[in-house]
Amino acid sequence: MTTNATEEISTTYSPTEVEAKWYKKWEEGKYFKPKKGKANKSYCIIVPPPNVTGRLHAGHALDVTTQDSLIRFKRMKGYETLFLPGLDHAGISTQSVVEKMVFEQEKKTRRDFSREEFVKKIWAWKEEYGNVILDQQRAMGASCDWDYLTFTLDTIPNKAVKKFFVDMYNQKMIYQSDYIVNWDPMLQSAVSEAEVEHKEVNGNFFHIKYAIKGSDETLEVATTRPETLFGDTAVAVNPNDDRYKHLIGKMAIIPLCNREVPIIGDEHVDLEKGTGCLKVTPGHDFNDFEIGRRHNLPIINILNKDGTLNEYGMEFKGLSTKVARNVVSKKLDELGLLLDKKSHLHPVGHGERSGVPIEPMVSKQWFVNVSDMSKRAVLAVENGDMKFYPKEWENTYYSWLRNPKDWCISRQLWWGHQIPVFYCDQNHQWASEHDEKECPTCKSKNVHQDPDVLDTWFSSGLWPMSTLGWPDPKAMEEKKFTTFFPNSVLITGFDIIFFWVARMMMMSLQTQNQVPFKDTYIHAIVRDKLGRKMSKSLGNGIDPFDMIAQYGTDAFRFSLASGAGYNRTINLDPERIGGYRNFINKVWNAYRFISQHLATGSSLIGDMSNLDHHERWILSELNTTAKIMNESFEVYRYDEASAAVYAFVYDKYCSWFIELSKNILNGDDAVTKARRVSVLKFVFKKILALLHPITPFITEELWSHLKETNEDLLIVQDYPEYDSTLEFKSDQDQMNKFIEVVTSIRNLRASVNIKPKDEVNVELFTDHQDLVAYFRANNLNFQELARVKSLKVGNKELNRPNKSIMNITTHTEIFVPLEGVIDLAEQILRLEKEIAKTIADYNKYEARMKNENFMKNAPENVREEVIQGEAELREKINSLKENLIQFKS
RNA sequence: GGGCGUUUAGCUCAGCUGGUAGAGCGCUACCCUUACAAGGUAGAUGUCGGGGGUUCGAGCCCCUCAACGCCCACCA
Repeated sequence: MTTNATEEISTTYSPTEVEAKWYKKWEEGKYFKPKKGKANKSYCIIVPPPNVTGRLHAGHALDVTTQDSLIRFKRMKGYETLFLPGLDHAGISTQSVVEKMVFEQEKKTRRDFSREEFVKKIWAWKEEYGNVILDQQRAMGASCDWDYLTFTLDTIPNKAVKKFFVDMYNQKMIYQSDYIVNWDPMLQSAVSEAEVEHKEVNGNFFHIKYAIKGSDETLEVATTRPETLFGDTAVAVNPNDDRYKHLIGKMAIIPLCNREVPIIGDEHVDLEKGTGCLKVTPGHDFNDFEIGRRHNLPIINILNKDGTLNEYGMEFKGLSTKVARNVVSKKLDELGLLLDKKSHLHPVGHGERSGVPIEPMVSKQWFVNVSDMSKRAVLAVENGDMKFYPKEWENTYYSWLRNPKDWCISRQLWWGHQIPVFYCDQNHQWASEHDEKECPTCKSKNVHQDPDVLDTWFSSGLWPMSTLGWPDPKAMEEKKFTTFFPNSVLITGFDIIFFWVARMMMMSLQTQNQVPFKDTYIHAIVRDKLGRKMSKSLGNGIDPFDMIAQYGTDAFRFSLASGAGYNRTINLDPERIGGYRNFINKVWNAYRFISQHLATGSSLIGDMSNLDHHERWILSELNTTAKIMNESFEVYRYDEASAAVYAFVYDKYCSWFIELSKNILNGDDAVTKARRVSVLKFVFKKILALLHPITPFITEELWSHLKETNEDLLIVQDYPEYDSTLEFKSDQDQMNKFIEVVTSIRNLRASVNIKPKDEVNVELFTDHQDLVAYFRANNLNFQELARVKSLKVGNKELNRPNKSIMNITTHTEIFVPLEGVIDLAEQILRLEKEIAKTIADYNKYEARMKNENFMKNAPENVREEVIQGEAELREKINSLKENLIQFKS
C-alpha cells in the first residue's frame, strides 16, 4: 500500500464496488443503446432467451461472455451495435414449477382452478420471480439494451406466432392428425420426449398363441404387454423369415376379442428377438405406430385418459394397465393360449415429474409440414448464407433437416400461446389472428378456441424476427428491423441445434426469405474439472455467483473466454479462475506503477523517429497483439485472443518494458523520462482497450484514471487495429537476443548461488556488430536487470577471462568471471550437459542437411531455416567445446 | 445399431494448409529487489493412446486396434 497522501491505492484489486459502479454508469449513460459509428455497419446478437424459471448457470455465463465480448468488440470498432435480451416462457417447466408451488401451498391441483385463474397465477409468479436471471446477466456485464427486453408471450411475439400459424394453416402446411404421444396418465397431458425418463423395470415376456384363419398353423407372438392386444390391428413378421413368410397376407385371430387382423411383412421385425413374430398395436406403441403408418393400419385407442382400459378392454374395462396385464395373462393361461412366460428386464418410460409409467397413446395433434422449409434451410447452409463455427456442426444440422419428421406443435398445457384455431358448434374449423366470436361459415355464435397451446419452440423459432418487431410494421420501424435483421451471429450450445437453430432457419426463410443470422457459433458445454456434467445430484455445479464473489466478474469472464474456441467441452476448474484473478491484479498493479509517473508525460507519442529501440519494440509487440486479437474475435477464437493479450501484458509489458523503464524513470533525463512515460501510458491505454471486451470492469475503471478530460468512456473508444507502420522487425529481433542474454546471465548467477543482491562482472563476446552496439547501449539495463557491476562487450577475437562461468547462445558468448572459488567439477558437468543437448539438436539438423531428398524436396524457406540452424548450432558447439577445454586446463 | 468427437507435461487445454511440441495452473530452489508475495528469478517435466502405412519429413494425412465422452434411433 502506498502512503501517498493524494492517491492511496490498494495493492490488490477489489472488484465488487467497481463492477456495480460501472454497470450503472454505462446503463444510465445509455452506452448500451445502438448508435451509428465510424464503421457504418450494424451488428446484432440476440441473447438465447433463458427460461423464466432459470437461474444463471455456468453455461449462461459462457453465453454472456462470448456474446458480450463480441458486442463490445464491435461497438468499439464503430458498428451500430444491438445486444438484445429476452426471456422464454418455457411452457412445461414453468407451469410445473407453479403447479408444484400451488400444491404445496394450497394442496390444490391446476384442475381445481379455471384455466384463466391458473394462468393468472403463473403470470403472477413470473412477475415476482421470473426476472432473477436478468440481474444475473447484468452482474456478468452484459451490455444489453434493456429497452428491447422481450418475453416470448409478449404481444408482438404473440402476433408473430399467430401470423405464422394462420398463414401456414391457410396454405395447408399446418394440419391436424392422429399422432402417438407420451401420455402421462397422472398429469393427463402429453409430455415431451425430454420429460420421459427411461428406467429399467422387471417385467415378463409373454408368449401368446394366435390362431390363423383357414389354417391349422398358429403363430407364437412375444410381448411384454399382453393387455394391449385389444388394440392390435396386425401381426407382423419379417418378410425374409423363412419360418413365417408364407403366412403373409393371411389373417390372424386375436385371442379374447377374436378380431381378425392381417399378417404383414415388415423389415422392422427382428428375426432374433422374441419369437420373430410381433403383435402390432399402433395406438399404444411408437414402433407399431410407424408400422401402422407404413401399412395403413387402423388405430384403436384402448385407454382412457387416466390410463385405464376403455370399452375395447371388454370385461377388463376400468382396470389399470398394470392390473390388466396380470389378469389378462392369467385368462390366456386358463385358455391354454399362454405358451411361455419369462422374466425380462426392460426399460420403461416414466414421467419425469409424476413418476408414473408413461402410456404411449394416440391423440389428435397439430403438425407443421416441414419438408419444404427444411430443404431451404439445408440449402442456405450449403450456399454459405449461414456459416457454422466450428464447421463440423453442419453435420448435426444436416442430419436432422435432411430427413425431417413433421413437427408436432400442440401441447396439452395452459401456459403458452394458445393455438389460434376456432371451432363452432356446427363443427366448422378455421384459423384466425383475432379473437373470433362468430363462425365465418355458418354464423354460429357458439364458438370456442382450440384449448391446446403451441410448443415453446414455435415462438422461439420466430424469435430473431419477433424481437425486432415483426410482423407489426410500427414496431419493426421502432426497433429498426431492417438495420438488425438478419442478426450477425447466433451463439448457443450444440444441444439445441435441432430444437432451435434449425427451426429459426426454417421459419425465417419461410417468412422473410432470408436467413435469420449470418453465423452460428456453437460454444462448448461447461463441465466440472473432471469433465463431468454439472448436476444437482452430483453437487458439482459451479455457481457463477460464487465465482464472481470469489474472483470478480472480469477474472471469471477471462477464464471462460480463454476456454472458448472450437472445442466442445470446457472443464472449468476454479483454480484456473484464481490464476486469471492474479492476472487481473497484475494489470491493476501495472497501473499503480505508471500512476506514480503520470505527471511527467502525456498519452500521446510525439515524434516517432525519437523513440528508442525498446519503445519501438513494445509498439511492435502491441501491434502484433492487436492483429491477433482482431483476427481471433472475427472467427470466435476467444481462447487465442485471450492468450495473446495475456502474454503481451504479462511477459512483454510488465516483465520487460516496465522493468526496462525503471532506470529511466529514476534517472535525471527529463526529456527521455517524459517520452518513456508517454509510451508507457499510450501502450497501457491500448492494453485497456484490447482487454475491454473480455474484462470490461477493471479496464473501464483504470481508463477513468488515465483518460484525458475530453475522452469518453472506454466502452466507446476505438479498438486497436493492426498498423503496418508500427512494425519494427529489427528492434524485435535485437530485443529477443537481449532478453536471451539477460536470462543467460541470471541463469549463470543461479547456477553458482550468487545472492540476488550481489553484483557480478559480465563479459559478452559476439561477432554481430549491431549486437555489440546494442548491448553497450543497454549497459544500464544489464545493471538493473541482471545486477551487473561492469559490462564488457567485444568481438570473439578477444581473449576470454580465465576463471569464469559461461553460457553460449547461437549469437553471443556470456562470461561471468568469478573471484572466489568455483566448483570446477560442477561447472564442467553443466557445460558437458549443455554440449550433449546441443549436439542432439544439431544432429537433427545435420541429418536433414545430409538427406538429399530433403534438400531436393523441402520448400526453400524450410531449407534455409535448416541451413541457418545447422550453422548456428555448429558455431555454438565449437564455442562450448573450446571453452570446456580451457575450463579443464 | 447409426453418427460425431476426444486421447499431447502432474492437472486443464492450445498446436493454423504436414517442417521436428507450447500455455496456464501445479511442482522444485532461491528471494519480502522502492507496481504487484494474487509477486520476482531460475529450473524440472512429454516414446503427442497402441500398432501399421504414405512422405525427404507425421501430434497433424490414411488404415487398424483400444479406452472414454456425446447425440440420434432402438430395446416386441
